[in-house]
Amino acid sequence: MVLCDVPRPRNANATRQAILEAARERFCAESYDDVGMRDVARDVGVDAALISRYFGSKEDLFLAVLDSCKNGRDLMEGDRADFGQRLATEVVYGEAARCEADPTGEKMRGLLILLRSIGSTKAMNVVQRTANNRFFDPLTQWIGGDDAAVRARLASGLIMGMAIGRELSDGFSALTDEQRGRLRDRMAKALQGLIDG
Amino acid sequence: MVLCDVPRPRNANATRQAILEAARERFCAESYDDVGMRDVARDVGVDAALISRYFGSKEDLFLAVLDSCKNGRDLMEGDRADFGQRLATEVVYGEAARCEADPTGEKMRGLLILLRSIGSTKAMNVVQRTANNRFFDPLTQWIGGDDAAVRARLASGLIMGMAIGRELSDGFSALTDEQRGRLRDRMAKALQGLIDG
DNA sequence: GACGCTTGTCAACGCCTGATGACAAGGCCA
DNA sequence: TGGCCTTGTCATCAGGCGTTGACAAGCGTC
Repeated sequence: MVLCDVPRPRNANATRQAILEAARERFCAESYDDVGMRDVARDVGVDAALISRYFGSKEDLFLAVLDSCKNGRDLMEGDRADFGQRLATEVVYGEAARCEADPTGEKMRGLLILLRSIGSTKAMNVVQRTANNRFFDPLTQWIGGDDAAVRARLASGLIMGMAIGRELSDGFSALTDEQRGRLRDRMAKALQGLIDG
Repeated sequence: MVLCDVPRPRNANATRQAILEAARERFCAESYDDVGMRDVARDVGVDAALISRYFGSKEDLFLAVLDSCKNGRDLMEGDRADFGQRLATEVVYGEAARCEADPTGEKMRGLLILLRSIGSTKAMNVVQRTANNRFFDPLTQWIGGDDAAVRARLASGLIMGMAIGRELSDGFSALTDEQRGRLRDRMAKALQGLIDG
């Protein structure tokens, strides 16, 4: 997002990292198809051809971004007893809640990228191959107890679905503040119930 | 999907309808961006230029498809006491369950299209403008009772999220039959709880 | 049977995308 | 200072996209 007018110092590692971060932001905010190599390059202040050289193809770049996210693991950091409340707040209030629970919004990035990739067949092929290892399995393990796999699916399903609901309806703008509050509370309770068994 | 070798009889209304149906199938199965006008045209056995003439732009075609679906209304047909079970079966078992609850899979089409459209910015613009009227409001009204709007969001969120979970993990293939059964039951119970208040 | 409107086809346009290979410029070492 | 590897740029390619306007074929009507 930030263009530097001073020439970038020649440092392959640093620019590679900068490309990776810019791509991660893009893939969080837009769908796989909507993200162009030229867009990412412009964000970094670099030529698009460099990305191809460093990462190979666009799919490879996408995979590298997925690897650079902690994905599911982000969600499990923090107090277990707060899980429902934390996630529900993040999902229902989104950007607005960043300042308290998740200042950088980093925790949700892996999830957001998964969401955005639903659209594109190419991205889905990449994601499907690794969704279990990357996301469901660690969550299942973290949840533990009876039927952990099933509860993990339900919890992540609820999270993803509500995130989509927010997207579809422009941040639940049709709801009043009070309704949004109750939405958060109900969702938190449901999530916490799934975590606790 | 079906190509006719006999020449299509000259009938504007019929071909228009055929285009609409082919497009609906495509938009259900693939993302907005992945669906090409030439693909739809090929399905119908017609030239792509004809679609432009009949529907204007691709966005207009997409909107026409959305209008041709009953969207949220599909979900509410049938016994209210079975809602949870019906939807959970459809979402968890997908195609496999078509024969009993929803032979043609028609009920889920509107929802599927919403899911697929998440990816594309253009499709989202179309969807966002009408998601409330088209989907959340009727569901809210049908649910009724205290906090209907909030419960409607939670229910649709759970449905959409689990549908995505199925996509991401290739039909819950990592779960055993038994686990899938429990997943269905838990989801059904949660949904029914939201419907009943 | 020729006209004219409707229905459908065809070739092409302009645009954008990801990717490639030749080239320029920085920075290290002898 | 001159050579040389690394880092980055530039022009360009092939391919796909949605869309357009000119043309062909069907079909009812005078």
